[in-house]
Amino acid sequence: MASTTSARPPGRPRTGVNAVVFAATLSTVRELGYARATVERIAAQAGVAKSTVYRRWPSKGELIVDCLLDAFGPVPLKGDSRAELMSSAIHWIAGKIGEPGVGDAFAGVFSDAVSDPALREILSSRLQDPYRLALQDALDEPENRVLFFIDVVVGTLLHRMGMTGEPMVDADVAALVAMVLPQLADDPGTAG
Amino acid sequence: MASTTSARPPGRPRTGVNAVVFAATLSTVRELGYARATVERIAAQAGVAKSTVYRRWPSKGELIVDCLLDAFGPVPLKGDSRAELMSSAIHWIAGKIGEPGVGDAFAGVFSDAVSDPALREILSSRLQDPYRLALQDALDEPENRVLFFIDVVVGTLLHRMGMTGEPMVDADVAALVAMVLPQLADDPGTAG
DNA sequence: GAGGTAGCGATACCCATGGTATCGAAACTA
DNA sequence: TAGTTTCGATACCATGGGTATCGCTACCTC
Repeated sequence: MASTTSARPPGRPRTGVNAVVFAATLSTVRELGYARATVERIAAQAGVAKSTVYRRWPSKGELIVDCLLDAFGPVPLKGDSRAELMSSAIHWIAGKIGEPGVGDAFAGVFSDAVSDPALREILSSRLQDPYRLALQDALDEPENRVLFFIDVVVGTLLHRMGMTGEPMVDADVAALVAMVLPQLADDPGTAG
Repeated sequence: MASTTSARPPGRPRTGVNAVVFAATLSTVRELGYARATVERIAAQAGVAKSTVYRRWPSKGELIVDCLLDAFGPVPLKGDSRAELMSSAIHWIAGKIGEPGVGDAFAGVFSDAVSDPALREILSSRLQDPYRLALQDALDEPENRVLFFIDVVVGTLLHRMGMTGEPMVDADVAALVAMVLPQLADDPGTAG
């Protein structure tokens, strides 16, 4: 039994262009901004037909979400204490949002989601929830608390990006960390 | 000489429909969301022609910015200490963003501004700067520090609004205040 | 009251963009 | 070879921001 050969569906198999499309998405967003990064331009940049993009992603929003998931990858949860975990997570997401195209794309979908409940649901369940669950587990904090932290950290980073067009500088990221860390309940042994 | 009667420009004077348009803008955004609140619909809701709207505001973005300025009004800077000032300011903006239509409209323009540098400039100079200057003065904090606070507070509130479609609840606003306040340098006499 | 100016409503229009539909060709399985 | 599905190309539709035009109206000045 060669692995799951027989599981392959009939018909012409898809070519492996997802990675190319993701790269084209980020580079197009970086060059032209979110709104001018049309699906047609992204497809052209990827050397692919517009219809191919729409066959794989039902909307521009879902394309961007998948692209962001690919760009982010899993949270690197390193550190011995909860403070170190939180600190490394904040630096990680700040770095990701600072990568060329990523911040613009993130702010862009987020914006679209404001007036598109379906997209909001996708953004929340596909992008936010996995990280939320990982953080809940790693930090041992309740859901509403982790949601609050995500609002603060991601909201702050996106607001800076949206207002200035530039990612937040290291000094301000450090200030963000310094502000958030004390909000974690003291580690066992530190409190009375 | 009755005041500046002669300063009135020639031609038919504008009718006082600004307030009506602002109200129509918020109610339309509240009912349909930002994207579906088209200029044509807003004009119709206000009982005004689309051309009248575009004669007064050069773009949808500027209409929304003016509408928000009208809805926000000046920051009520009350409180004897800087902590009280900051706390009241946070509660104030949280309340405003929670008003029907206001949060959606805010998140909406903000989104548009991401890929529209001209709108970003308007948003920054017309909406953010006045409040930033007032806060710098009232809190006696440097510009970059106040900008950081604005990123944190407004970013957090908008992120919650954008992700859930609902304004932040009081308990979380209180948590936001509790997180930000310690970031103000201690008042004179409190520190060593 | 006549003439100039500018706001107003209505309407037609242009353009960009998200998204759909169609078609012939290609790639793969059975 | 028959069947299935992808691919590229293209035409197409609907929506919405923004512009332009036109006849009308309100106001000021002479």
